[in-house]
Amino acid sequence: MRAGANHISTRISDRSELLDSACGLCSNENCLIQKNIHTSSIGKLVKARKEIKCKKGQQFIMEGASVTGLFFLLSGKVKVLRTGLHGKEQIVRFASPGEIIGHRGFGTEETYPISAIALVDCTLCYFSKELLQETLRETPGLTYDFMLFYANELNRSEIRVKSLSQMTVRERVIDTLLYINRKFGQVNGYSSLLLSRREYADYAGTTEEQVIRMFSILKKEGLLITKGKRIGIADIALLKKEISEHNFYLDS
Amino acid sequence: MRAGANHISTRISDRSELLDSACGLCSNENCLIQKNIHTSSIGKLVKARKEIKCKKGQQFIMEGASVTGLFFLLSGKVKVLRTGLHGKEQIVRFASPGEIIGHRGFGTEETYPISAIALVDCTLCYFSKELLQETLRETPGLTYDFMLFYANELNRSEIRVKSLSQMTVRERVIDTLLYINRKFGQVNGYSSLLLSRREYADYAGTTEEQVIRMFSILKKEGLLITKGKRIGIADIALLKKEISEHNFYLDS
DNA sequence: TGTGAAAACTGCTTTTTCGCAGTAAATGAT
DNA sequence: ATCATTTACTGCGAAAAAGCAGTTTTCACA
Repeated sequence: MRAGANHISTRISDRSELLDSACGLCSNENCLIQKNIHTSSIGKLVKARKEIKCKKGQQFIMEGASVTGLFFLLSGKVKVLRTGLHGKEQIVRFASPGEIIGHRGFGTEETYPISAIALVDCTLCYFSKELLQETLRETPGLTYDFMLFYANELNRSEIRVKSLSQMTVRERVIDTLLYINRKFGQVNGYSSLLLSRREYADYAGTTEEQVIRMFSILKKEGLLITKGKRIGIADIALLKKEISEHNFYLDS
Repeated sequence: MRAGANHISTRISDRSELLDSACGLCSNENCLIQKNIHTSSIGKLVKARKEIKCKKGQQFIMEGASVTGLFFLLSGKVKVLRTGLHGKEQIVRFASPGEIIGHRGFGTEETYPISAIALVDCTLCYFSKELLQETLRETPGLTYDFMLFYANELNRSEIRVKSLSQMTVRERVIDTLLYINRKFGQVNGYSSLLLSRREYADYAGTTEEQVIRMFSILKKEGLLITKGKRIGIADIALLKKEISEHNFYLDS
């Protein structure tokens, strides 16, 4: 009797501990871990969670390094990139708070196919690969959520295949501008994320000069505002219209 | 006693039935269903499996149609394509026996983002979406395998992003030739899969003329052999060498 | 607030890719 | 085997994209 009661109370206390833990209190609403926090098997994972601070410019995932774990971005902004052909750098995507980073390293691969660099000071949530895999095997709901997540990422990636292979430079640059805007928004009429023209090019799949030329054309057309490095979209609706026929926005 | 024995014998008979069923006897070694066939919760799914015959040229998945289920290709060859920009057709990939088709329709999407067309007479294995989802929720091992599958597909897709956005037309055409060769092989020195120049172009992300021009150049260089529609790679090693710096072949 | 390095910009040339138009060849059905 | 239709091929001009070189502007840091 005593032991039983004790046992039950321990479990209740465990659960409330979990809910009070960093993950339970976390404001990241998209977090797959938090979504499944009521599953008992997830406790070990949550307790082993590590929080990592990252300074602006710091690289926390290195392409080619062996996969150690998975990150969630709690605060800050991150660029995910890979070494392209002929040594060119390719920006795979940008990440804003709530997003998973490093999941490309899971699957069968043993090394990360990408690098991740903090664009501003960041806070990251880290889970080790071993523990996560162990938890996944014991937590079907979590695994299912991860499966859906990957399926969506796949669709996203294939939309990008289409964009990069069939859009003109003008369209790709506009697409990039809208993407950055969707993801990070504007403050006082300018993008809240300061990127170099080179970075725009590395995402759009073109050259720095081409981006500069296009910005300058869009400026003349009254669609864009520039002030030094700062970029502001003057007429979002009009920009969207130009490529709306192509894109059903799957990525936010 | 009697009931118990009966029960047990029924279960054993169920299991052996399963192993003797189409899935148990299936020669598709990569099949995620078969891999998990020893899990009891998978029986319902296996029993509801349907085999579908498809004539050459027949379309069995239509882009935009609501997702009804998942296919496995048992025999034959399939092209998976989507409507690209400006009405252009884009071939996402080709499928050979053993491969999953239609998985892009899972995830959050409710409609297939792609079409699938049989390039030769095909035999398909079909599982309904509802039943598969139900089974996934009850079968962690299967879900985990699907998750890994999606993760690998994601990596594959992103390698393609890189190829299409950074390779020259020549490189993309060579890449396509090698891809088709890896996937379908050659018979008597010619590719076992007969594709039009247009189809090569739709996969390589360029135009028909460009493909023709490139074939003609490669022919002059002694790398390729053509005889009407038929294409044969004369020197695989040399072709590979030209793009080996770029590609770690993730897709077979 | 000045200053040097980095980034942004522009005009020009070259290269690459595309698209059209017309011809030749191959394929499939009768 | 023949014919009609589709597909493959080629040359040429146009357009798009890239690369180069030199100038101006911006920004971070002293």
